[in-house]
Amino acid sequence: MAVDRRQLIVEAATKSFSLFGFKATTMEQVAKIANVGKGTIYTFFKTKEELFDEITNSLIKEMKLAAEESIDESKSFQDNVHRALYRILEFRLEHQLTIKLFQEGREMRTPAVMEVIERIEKAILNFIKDKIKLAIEKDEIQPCDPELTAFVMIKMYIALIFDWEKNHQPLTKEMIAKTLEQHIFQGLSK
Amino acid sequence: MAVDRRQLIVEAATKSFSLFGFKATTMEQVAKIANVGKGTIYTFFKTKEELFDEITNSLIKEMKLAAEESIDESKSFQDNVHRALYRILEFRLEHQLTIKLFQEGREMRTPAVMEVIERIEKAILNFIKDKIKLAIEKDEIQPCDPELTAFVMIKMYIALIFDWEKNHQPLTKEMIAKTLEQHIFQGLSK
DNA sequence: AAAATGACCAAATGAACAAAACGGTCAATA
DNA sequence: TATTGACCGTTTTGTTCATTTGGTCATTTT
Repeated sequence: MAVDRRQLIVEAATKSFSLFGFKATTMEQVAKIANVGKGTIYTFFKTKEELFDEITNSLIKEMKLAAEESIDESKSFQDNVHRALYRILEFRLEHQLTIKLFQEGREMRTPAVMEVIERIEKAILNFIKDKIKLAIEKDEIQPCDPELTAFVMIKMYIALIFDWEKNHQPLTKEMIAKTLEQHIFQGLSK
Repeated sequence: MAVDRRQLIVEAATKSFSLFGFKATTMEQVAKIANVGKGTIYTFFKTKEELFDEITNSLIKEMKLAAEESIDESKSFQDNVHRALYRILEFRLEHQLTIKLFQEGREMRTPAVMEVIERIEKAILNFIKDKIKLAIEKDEIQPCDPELTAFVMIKMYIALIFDWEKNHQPLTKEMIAKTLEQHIFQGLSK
């Protein structure tokens, strides 16, 4: 079987985006890494953005999968939310692509990158929102606006993991769980 | 009595910083508005930063005063925290100087401005932290790490007021209070 | 004598221009 | 038919240089 050129291109682009970010990745660079002509890329993807979208959509799917896998039906809602959010943010730190993307978003505000970050954050929000809806249905927590509660939880998580350590000692996983428990769950659980 | 040149300079600089921000304010501009020679400014302030610091320190003092005034000893801790934080963020939206400063910080990341923003945020944190310490002493809330709890409260407040409305209808003052109540206080109060 | 000033300086800034690099196309090629 | 890289118009980058800036200090004003 002949090499799958499309696959080669996607892999090359992933490498380059991970290493240099969106803006600093050139289509010529991608073509060279993939060992194809630049024109070939454009037989599969209309624009650089479209190639980028395909890759970041895979990333989001992967992230959702990781989050879903961290859920353990036999455990409590609180435990699961903590595990899922921790897993998602861990994922962000484990993958070169997310690290580079968030860095580029922070430092250069590249529009295409900002859009992707928004999509990632929406995906996380919807994931948690669904878990909250389910927990309300199952009467595990008090009724609340799932969107708003998911929003608050995520903001708190990001604050505890990323913002807190700008001026303090990083919090351990256990301390984050305890803080979340103390500040949110005790106010929600029956 | 002769005019107080120092006062004139401070007033002129405040106007200019409020209107144009730190970077776009020139010392010549300030001198012209204050009707003094440029050299005169340097008899009172060693550098542009020092002039800036004097003005932003007053701003922070004013902010603290506004927050302190919003406290009503006869009301509950929860009510007071809500009132204080709301007042502080309201203050930010009422004062041209804070608006301009936070905008310049976001858009240009001027180092001197970033420092001031950090000082402002530290001041808010310490204010809330003290109120939490007091509430713990008075046995109004469960024991907790005052620094961490203040941090969480502020992050949540800023998220609810500034971040939420990027993608949703703004929350009313009452809805913010309710969300804070539901997500934080019910977990802390005895 | 003390306070105030603006001409002056080195350093920083940004306008203007040229050169390079870019995303994307398409006629030639395999 | 699938693939390619030379090519095109546009954007980005590097460079130059005149202007502006924060800050000083000899001179002037009070």
